[in-house]
Amino acid sequence: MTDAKHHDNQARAADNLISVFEHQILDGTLQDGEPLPTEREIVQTYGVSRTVVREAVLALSNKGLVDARPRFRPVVRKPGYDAAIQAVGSIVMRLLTVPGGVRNLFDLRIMMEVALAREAALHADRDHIADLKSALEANEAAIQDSHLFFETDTAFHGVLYDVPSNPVLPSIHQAYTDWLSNHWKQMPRQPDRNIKNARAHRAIFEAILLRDPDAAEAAVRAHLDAAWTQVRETFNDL
Amino acid sequence: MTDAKHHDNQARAADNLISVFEHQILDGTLQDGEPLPTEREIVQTYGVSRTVVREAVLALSNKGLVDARPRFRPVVRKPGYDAAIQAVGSIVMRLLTVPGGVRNLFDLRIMMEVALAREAALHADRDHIADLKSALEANEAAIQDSHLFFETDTAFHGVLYDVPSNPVLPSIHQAYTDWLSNHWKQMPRQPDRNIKNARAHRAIFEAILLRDPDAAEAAVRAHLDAAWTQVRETFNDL
DNA sequence: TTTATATTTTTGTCATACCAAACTAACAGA
DNA sequence: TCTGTTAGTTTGGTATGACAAAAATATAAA
Repeated sequence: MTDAKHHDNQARAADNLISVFEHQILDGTLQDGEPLPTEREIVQTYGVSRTVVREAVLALSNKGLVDARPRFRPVVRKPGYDAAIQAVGSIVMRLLTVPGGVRNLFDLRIMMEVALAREAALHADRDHIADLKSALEANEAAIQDSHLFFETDTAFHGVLYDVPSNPVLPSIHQAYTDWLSNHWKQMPRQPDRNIKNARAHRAIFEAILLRDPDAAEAAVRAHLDAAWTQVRETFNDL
Repeated sequence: MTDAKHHDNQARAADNLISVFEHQILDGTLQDGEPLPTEREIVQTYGVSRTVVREAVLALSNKGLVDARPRFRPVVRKPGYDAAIQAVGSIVMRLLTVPGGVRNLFDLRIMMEVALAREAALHADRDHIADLKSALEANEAAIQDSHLFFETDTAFHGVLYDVPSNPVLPSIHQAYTDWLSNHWKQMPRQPDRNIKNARAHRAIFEAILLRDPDAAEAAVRAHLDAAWTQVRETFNDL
């Protein structure tokens, strides 16, 4: 899915260097956490100019394969779900700026959490249900404290992302939570909403307890539809 | 969710230039399809070196904000779902290389298509059902032609991604289709599987016709579980 | 008007240089 | 011996200038 497929690009010197390091990282020649050679070393090893080296390193950084802080040696970062989702983050952020972007992405979240709730209702084991229960109780105990409520709220939802034991899902939830906490300070603070949300969480939990996927779906939909009005108020200008 | 949050980076000159163009693209100062100024123009306008300009342009390209073919002027590409998903593509590709990555992502696809099938069973309108019907018939008519079958197969699934009229979904399907077609030549070619798959498609279609989400879900799961064996045979080394 | 050719821009790459930040090693004191 | 300081070295970020090759443009020819 690289650009090279869509345009009839001819390979640049930088592209070769990029793929060299890409392979070295993937096949373990360059271990995770290890720094890349210095730019001048690479220049000598591969017989290219520093310009090309710099371009390649930057590309690797943008691809999320290395962690490049200014003035520091780039550090190899093995592809992992967290790293990948994080690299995706800035792109998704931009989607929020297109007309209706927030709504579309929120709908995607609804679709996902509905599926997760159904899944949980059908297949959650004792441990998951115990986690869900404690997360719910922590959330209910935090209704007075807006900040704590926010944290326990996302934690409750996070349990749902853990049920299918697919490591991609927690990463997605983490990314969403990160984004939400960035904008949380702008969101209206209303304790009565906390009460409503906590009730919604309990409804979801009980539907899962009863192993009733349809009820779980309905509860999640009701909960997130209500949450949407909060989100819309915050992003009404989009 | 930029790296700047995780490390105590201090801004580089290039970063400033990047954000300048980022803003200009987002607020429409630089229109979609319009080429960026020439490098030397940017040098004069912003008083930076060409090194910095190149670095910034490359970063914008990696972010998917401009379409940069070698030796051509970079062209502004408004953030759209297609561009975003495409930019995400290389990252997702890497996830396929981690142990179990293929399985985890395929599970994600199952979760998504199950949700889409349920959605279609509940809310597909006449047009969608007509599209689905013609896609199904085209698929059934192509059982003998492996290549055509592949195309009509993905087209049938694509209709499901169109039902919720959320523009993110078709982009996701497009990205998946692109990836799949890249590896399609390696996949075993078995006409009897075409028959099975066509039957599975019909089962999905009929469940949607009957507005039976549970049956639709079951049909999709059966279909994709079978498809998984095909995928696994192709990527057994992962 | 269209086509072919010549001219000018522009990009990709290289080489070199400088500064400031990061790194390293020598050193002094506890 | 260990620790903290300091001076010297290395390295990344940026600037500048140069050149070949490809692209864009202008010009000439049909």
